[in-house]
Amino acid sequence: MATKTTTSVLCPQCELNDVCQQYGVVDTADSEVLGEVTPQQSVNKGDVVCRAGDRFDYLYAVHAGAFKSLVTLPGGEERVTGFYFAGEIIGSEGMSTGKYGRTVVALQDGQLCYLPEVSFSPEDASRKMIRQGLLVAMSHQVKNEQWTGLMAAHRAEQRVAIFLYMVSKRLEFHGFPSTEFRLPMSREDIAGYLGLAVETVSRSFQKLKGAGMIQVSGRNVVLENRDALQDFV
Amino acid sequence: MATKTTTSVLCPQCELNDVCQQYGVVDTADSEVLGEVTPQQSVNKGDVVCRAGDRFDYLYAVHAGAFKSLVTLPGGEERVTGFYFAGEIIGSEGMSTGKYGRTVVALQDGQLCYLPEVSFSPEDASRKMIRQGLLVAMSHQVKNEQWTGLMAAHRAEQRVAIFLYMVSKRLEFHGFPSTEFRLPMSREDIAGYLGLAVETVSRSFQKLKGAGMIQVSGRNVVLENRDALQDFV
DNA sequence: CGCCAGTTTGACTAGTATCAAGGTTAGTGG
DNA sequence: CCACTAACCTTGATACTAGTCAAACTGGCG
Repeated sequence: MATKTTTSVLCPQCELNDVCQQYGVVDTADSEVLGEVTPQQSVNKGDVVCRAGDRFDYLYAVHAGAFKSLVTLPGGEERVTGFYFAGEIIGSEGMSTGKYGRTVVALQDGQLCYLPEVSFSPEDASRKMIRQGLLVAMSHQVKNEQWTGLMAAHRAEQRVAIFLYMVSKRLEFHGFPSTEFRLPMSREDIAGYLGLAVETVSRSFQKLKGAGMIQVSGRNVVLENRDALQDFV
Repeated sequence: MATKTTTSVLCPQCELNDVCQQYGVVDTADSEVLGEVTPQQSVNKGDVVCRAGDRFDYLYAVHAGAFKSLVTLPGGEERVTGFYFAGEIIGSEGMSTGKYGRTVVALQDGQLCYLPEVSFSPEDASRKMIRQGLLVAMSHQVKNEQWTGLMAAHRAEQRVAIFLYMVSKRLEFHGFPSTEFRLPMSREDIAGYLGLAVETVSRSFQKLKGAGMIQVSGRNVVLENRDALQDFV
C-alpha cells in the first residue's frame, strides 16, 4: 500500500512566492520592523500557529507539513473549518479585521514562513505588488473553500468523495503526487470538516473502496480513478 | 404581520463606498474607458447580472434589491451558493481568475452600481487605496460565507435558524430593520442554499414558530429573540 | 510486548428526503 | 376592482440515510 508523504514544497510552487519575491528574505526571526519574510521555521505536531481572536500579526506560508483550522461555536463545540497543505496560506481571513478568525493547529511536524503584518498596510506605496499578490492568493483560498458550502446538500459518500478529490487537486497544484498519498488528518478531523459522524466517514471510505474507486488502508489512500470521483459528486 | 421591505441602501452604508469615493462617479454607462463608477442602473426581477464562466469585466454594488448566486454542478444540477443584499458586492470571486465564478440573478427589481474591471489592475499606482478597499470588502464576503461551511454539521432546524440570523445581521449591518423583514427569496432558494428539501425548510419554519422564536407568514418574518436564534445554533 | 488512540463494524434510533395532496399568495387580464 | 390562474407554500404518510451507542479490531509508540 502506498505511503507517499507530503513533504516540503519548493518556493516556486508556493502561492505566496510572488509576494515573497517582493520582500528581502532574512534568516532571523527579527523581521517585524523590517517587514521581511522569516523563512522555514519549524513547528511540531500539535503546535498552535494562531488562535481565533488573537491580533493578526503574521501571514503564514506552509513550507512543509499540514495544518487544520478550527472555530469554536457559541455552544463551545469545536469545528474543523479547513486544512492547509504545503504551498498554501494561513491567516488571510485576519487581514480585514486585524484578528485571526480561526485557530490553526499543526497536524504533523512541519515548517512555516512568516510574513509580518506591517507589510500589508496601505500607507506604503512601494508594496502595491504585494497587495495585488495577496488579492490573487486570497482568491485561491476562497475558491478552495467554495467546496465546503456545497457539502450540506450531498450525502455522506459524496462528501467523502469530494473531500478526496479536493485534497488530490490541491496536492497536484503544488507539485505533489496526487493519486497516491497519506492523509495527514484523522478520521475525526475529516468527520468534523464534512459535518459527519466518524463512523459514517469510515463507512463511506469502505463503500468507495467496495465500489473500486479508491484503495484505502488507514490513512493511506490511492485514487483509482479521480475523474470518477468528481463525476460521482 | 410585518411586511417591511428592504429598499435602497444609502451610499455610506455600502461596502464599496470607500472604493467608490476613489472614483469619479459618472451618470452614463460609458465608463469602461474612464474606469469610473456607473451608479444605480435598474434591473428587473429574474435578470441575469453575470454568468459563471463569463469574462470578469465589472464588480457590482447592490444599491437596491436582492440577488442570488448559483453554480452549476458537474451533473448539471444548479445550486444556490449565496445571497446579496443592498450594500453588498457581487462578482469579487472573478478578480483572481478573470472570470465570474457564479451566475447571479435578481430576486426582485433593484439597482446596481457598476465598477469597471480596469480599475483593479496593478499597473496604476494611484489606485492603491482602491485595492486596499477591495481587500477589506472581500474579507467581509469571506466572513459572510464562513457560515455556509458550518451548515453541513447542523440539523435542518438549526440551519434555518442560522440562515435567519445571518440575514438579520447583514440587514442590520447595512442599516435596515433587522428583526422584522420580508425575505426576498423563495423557500426553494433557501432549501437549495441550505442543502435541504423545500418541505423540510417549511417544517423548520413552523417548528421555530411553534417554539416562539419567530413569527412567520409566507415570506414575512419577525425575529422574537434574535440572540436565542444564535444560541440555538 | 502491551497499551492506547484511532479505526472499523454492528444494531438500533432519530431525522430528513420523497411522494402525494391540499391550501395560500401574488400576479394577470378582464 | 375582482376573478382567475399559476406559482408558491404547507401538511401528511412512508422509506431511507445518517447519528448514536456499543464493542471489537488495528497500528503506532513507549
